Amino acid sequence: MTTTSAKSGRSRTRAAGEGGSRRGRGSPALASERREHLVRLAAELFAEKGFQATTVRNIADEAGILSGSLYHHFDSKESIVDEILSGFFTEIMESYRAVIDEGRNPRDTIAGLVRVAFGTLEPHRAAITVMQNDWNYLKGMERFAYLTKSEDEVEKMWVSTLQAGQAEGLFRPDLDPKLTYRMIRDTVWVAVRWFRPGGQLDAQGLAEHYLKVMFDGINLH
Amino acid sequence: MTTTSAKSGRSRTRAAGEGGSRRGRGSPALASERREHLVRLAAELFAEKGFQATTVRNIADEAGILSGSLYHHFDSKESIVDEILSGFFTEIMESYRAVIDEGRNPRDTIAGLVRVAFGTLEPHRAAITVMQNDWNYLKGMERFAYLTKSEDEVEKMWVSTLQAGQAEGLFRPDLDPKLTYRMIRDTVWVAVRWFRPGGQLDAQGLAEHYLKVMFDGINLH
DNA sequence: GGCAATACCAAGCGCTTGCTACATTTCCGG
DNA sequence: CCGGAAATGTAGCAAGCGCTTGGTATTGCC
Repeated sequence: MTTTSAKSGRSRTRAAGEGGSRRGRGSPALASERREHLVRLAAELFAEKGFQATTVRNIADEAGILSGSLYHHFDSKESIVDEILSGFFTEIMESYRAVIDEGRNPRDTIAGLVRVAFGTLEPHRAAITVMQNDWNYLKGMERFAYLTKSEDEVEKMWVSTLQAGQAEGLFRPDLDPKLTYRMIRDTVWVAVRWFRPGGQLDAQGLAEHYLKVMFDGINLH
Repeated sequence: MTTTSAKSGRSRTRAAGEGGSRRGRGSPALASERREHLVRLAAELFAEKGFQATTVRNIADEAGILSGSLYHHFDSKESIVDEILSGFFTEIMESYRAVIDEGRNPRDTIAGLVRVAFGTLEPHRAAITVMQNDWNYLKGMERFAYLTKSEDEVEKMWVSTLQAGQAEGLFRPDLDPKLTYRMIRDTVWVAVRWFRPGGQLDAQGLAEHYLKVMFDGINLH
């Protein structure tokens, strides 16, 4: 019964070339390539149906293997989503720091951060979706403590930049920096829900649209 | 085993007065009161852990009954979340229409819609959280087709108002109305993640802060 | 006091879940 | 062409899932 469904879903991805045939131990770099492929498959499913609603059998089916075989590559289902999220966080933290380290004026820095964030929308669509939808569930586990930790660090970057901008007379003084940061952050990430790479507007176009509204509002001055 | 855990979690809420003792058929208004109480309990759990991660045993535990007893009040777990969401949507659609029907200028109408949305944040916190986190999962079921339907209607209200504002020269003409609507909508709803009723800023204060940024931007003019 | 309705318990069914233990196949370096 | 690591298959376990069935208190009404 289970075997039937597994076999029917088989070789969906295997068929698509990719140098697909099995190999032994040789070429250790390529061995982890298979692993990364599985992570990407899982990420898509997690994003589509949610982490908890996605079963290891779903993932295995998509990869054209049986669920048990997944555990040759991963310790657990959690370790898969861990790899997805930690990868994303590592990259975006680095990009954020690079923008900060340019040491430009607060307005340009904020614009840079916004562009970076929108820039991750396409390459990390699945990871961001998982982060958005399953944050509450994941943040409760010690394993994912780094989520809250990283978020705190990011918040400090934004808030201090916003405050510097207020001090320099660039931004309105009657805004709560923390509140403003949250508004910006949420607006950027939440776009992942309706953003589709092939649409009329690409991620950078979206960023520019948002920067206009954020800096000057929707009013005609 | 299951019995043990169920009993240990018992009477958590029952103890808190509420005229708790069982009653026969009399007072039909109060009978549905019990039901509504269960719905609220479930809503809190759904919001906290997600719809799928919340088990019927969780809900029953919180109510101080056994999981099977829930099915005296509800057809299924789905029908519970249905009641939560349909209630919320009915109310907000009504409020939205009331604002539109006031027939004020686009700027005031947009402001009114924003205030309505923020106003639901407190009374419908759980429902909005569920809508945000489990939208993808729920929208796929025919039972919840009204979610997408209502969203379409809401989008039309906002977009047409934004377009009218552009036509009257109130809003900047170089904005995509649909995109702008989505930004506003998401920014409002996503606030439910960090908004806590007891905080320094209440929902209306939040609305005013957001209106400032949205209309005039964060730049100092 | 009996009746019907309500609200619940007790028990468990059929199925799915994440994961495991062991066997088998594939493939490359020597 | 063979030894061995890597990758997958086979089979299934224990736990948990949503939900059902049948029985039992408790209550208001006639």
